[in-house]
Amino acid sequence: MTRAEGAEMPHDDPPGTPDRLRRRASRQLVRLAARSDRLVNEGLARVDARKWHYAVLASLQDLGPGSQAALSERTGIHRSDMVGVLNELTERGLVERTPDPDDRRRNTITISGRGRRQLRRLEAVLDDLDGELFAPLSLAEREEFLRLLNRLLDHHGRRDS
Amino acid sequence: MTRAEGAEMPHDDPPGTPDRLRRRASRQLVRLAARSDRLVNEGLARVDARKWHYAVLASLQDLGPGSQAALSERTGIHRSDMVGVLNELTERGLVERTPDPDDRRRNTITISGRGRRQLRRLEAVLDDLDGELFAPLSLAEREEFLRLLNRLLDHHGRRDS
DNA sequence: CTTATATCAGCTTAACTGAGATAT
DNA sequence: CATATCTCAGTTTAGCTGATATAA
Repeated sequence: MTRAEGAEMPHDDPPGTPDRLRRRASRQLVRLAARSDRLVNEGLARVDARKWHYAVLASLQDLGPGSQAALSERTGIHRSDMVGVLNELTERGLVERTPDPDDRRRNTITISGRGRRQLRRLEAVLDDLDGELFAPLSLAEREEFLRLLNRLLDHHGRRDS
Repeated sequence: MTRAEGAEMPHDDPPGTPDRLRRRASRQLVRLAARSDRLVNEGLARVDARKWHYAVLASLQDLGPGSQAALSERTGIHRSDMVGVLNELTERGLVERTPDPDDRRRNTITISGRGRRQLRRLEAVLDDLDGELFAPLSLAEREEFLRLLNRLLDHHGRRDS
């Protein structure tokens, strides 16, 4: 009676999906993340930005200027991808890349006035997008969800395992 | 004093990261999902399997045989990727692909005895991996987290928006 | 000589689009 | 002729590895 008899069932995802799949947190996590990612990427594309732009600008605004390696650490963007991100940001006049006189291997990255303005804009866009993504949850539930996410990230976070 | 003075600060992620980034649920969601994905992919690779194998085998076991299009619906695997997944599964003798006599466009996919055995094995592996991923959470918290995930997926799930 | 930084070229993988052959 | 199924070829993107030039 509870068993599937071999019938077909018209389901597209939630209701008819094998319950095991719905109960695999790792699976559902990845699926939701894919949705989230698409939503955010599309939303940011509409204001000519990308996820990484936000991370870099926020890091510069809140923690001050830094080398590319430092920014890489702060934001989690891979060092070899940082180049491209900063190219995009400098093209748009949102940051400045100047050679560090104290250590001539380094560039010092500084946020510009336009960068600050763009950051505020991105903040607003992301607030909207997060609002859309988490629409079905109460404020308390959103906080709880975020709390759990950060507990998990902190546990696994620090460099590898 | 609270302001960053332009100093460097040795942080690698959590403690020194801009708080805005830590409070972006969409961002943290995607970050955790990346960890999860890597963990699961590596774990499954050790038993010569992939995420999709599990989804297809579970779907066949719980809902019975079906066409490739039906499996695509059930599991969320894109129709054009299903071919490759089923190739891998048939190579390993875990499923059988036989032409459907009632509709000769279709193949009927059936799980084999080996497939059932492999599914049990994958279930165990995934239990371990989920255990590792959610180690810092209590059982109640894991349930809560899963509940929230599924609420969100159900809201966004049904075909697009 | 070893290490750190910025840069570049290329790999892998998930998730998709588009097009075709065949059958309904 | 229109539609559904399976298959294949190719795109995009994130997140890497590895290598090089330069400087410390």
